[in-house]
Amino acid sequence: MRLMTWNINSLRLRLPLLQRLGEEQAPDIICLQETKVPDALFPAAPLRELGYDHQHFLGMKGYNGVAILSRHPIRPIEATPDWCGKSDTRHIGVVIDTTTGPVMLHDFYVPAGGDIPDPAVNDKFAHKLAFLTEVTAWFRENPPIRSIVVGDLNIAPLEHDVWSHKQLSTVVSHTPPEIERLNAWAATGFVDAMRLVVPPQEKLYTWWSYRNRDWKLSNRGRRLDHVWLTPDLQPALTNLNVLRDVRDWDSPSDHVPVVFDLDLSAA
DNA sequence: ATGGTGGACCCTCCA
Repeated sequence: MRLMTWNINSLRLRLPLLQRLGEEQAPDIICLQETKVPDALFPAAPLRELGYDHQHFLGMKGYNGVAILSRHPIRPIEATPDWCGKSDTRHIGVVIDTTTGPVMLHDFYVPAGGDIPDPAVNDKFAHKLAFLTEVTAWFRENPPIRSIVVGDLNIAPLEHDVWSHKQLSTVVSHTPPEIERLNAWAATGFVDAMRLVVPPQEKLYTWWSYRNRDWKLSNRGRRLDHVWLTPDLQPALTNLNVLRDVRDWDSPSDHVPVVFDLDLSAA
C-alpha cells in the first residue's frame, strides 16, 4: 500500500500537479493539507477520474482544510475532537480495512503559529501550543494501535530538520516549547518514520519558503511535514521518499509530497 | 532589521 502526504496549498489551483503525481507515483491513498476549499466546492469528480473514488474531506473558505483520497474503501472517523473549539478544519481520520486488520490514518494540519514565539503576545502561537497540548492529551487517552499520523505539523523538531539550528531556534517552527510539545505527542506511541529512513544527522527538508530568489541554491528548508507510525506498523515500512523535485514543477506548493510504502503482510 | 512571494478574496488575512 502506497501512501502520500502533501500540503498542496490550494487543491483547486494545483489539481494538475496532483494528476501528475497520481500518474507518476500511483499512491493508493493521498492525504492533503491546506486544501483551501469549502466542502460544497470540493472537486470530487476530477479526483474520481484520477482513480480516487473514496474521499473524505473537511474544508472551509479560504484557509486550512484537509482531505483523504483513496483507491480503496475507507471508513471516516466521525468522532474527531473539535480542537480548541475552533472548527477550523485541521484534522480528519479514516480507518483502512486491510487483509491483516484495520489501520487508523490521521491527517493533520497543525497551526503555523504566526511570527512571534511568545504565547503572551501572539494569539496564533498560543493556539499552536494549545492545539498540540489538546491533541497529545487525546492520544494519551486513546493510545494508538496500528495507527499512522501524517501531515503538516508545522514543526521541525531535530537539529538537521532545519538549515540552521542556531538561527532558527528563535523562529516559530523550531523553538523549544513547540518541539517539546511535538515530542510529547509522538511519545504517546509513535515512531518518526522519515528518520528511520534518513538518518537524523543528515539534513532533510519538506518545505522551502516562496520568499527566496532561488530555493534550491539557498536551500534554506525545514522538515515541517511528518509521517509517524505506531511501532506495530514499523516492520511494514519498506520505502519512504521526499519528492523534492516537485518543488520545481510549474506553480509549485511551498511544501513537497512525502510518499511511503507499507507492506501490511509484514505487520 | 527588513523584506522577500504566493493563495484566497473583498482589501486584508494567512503562510
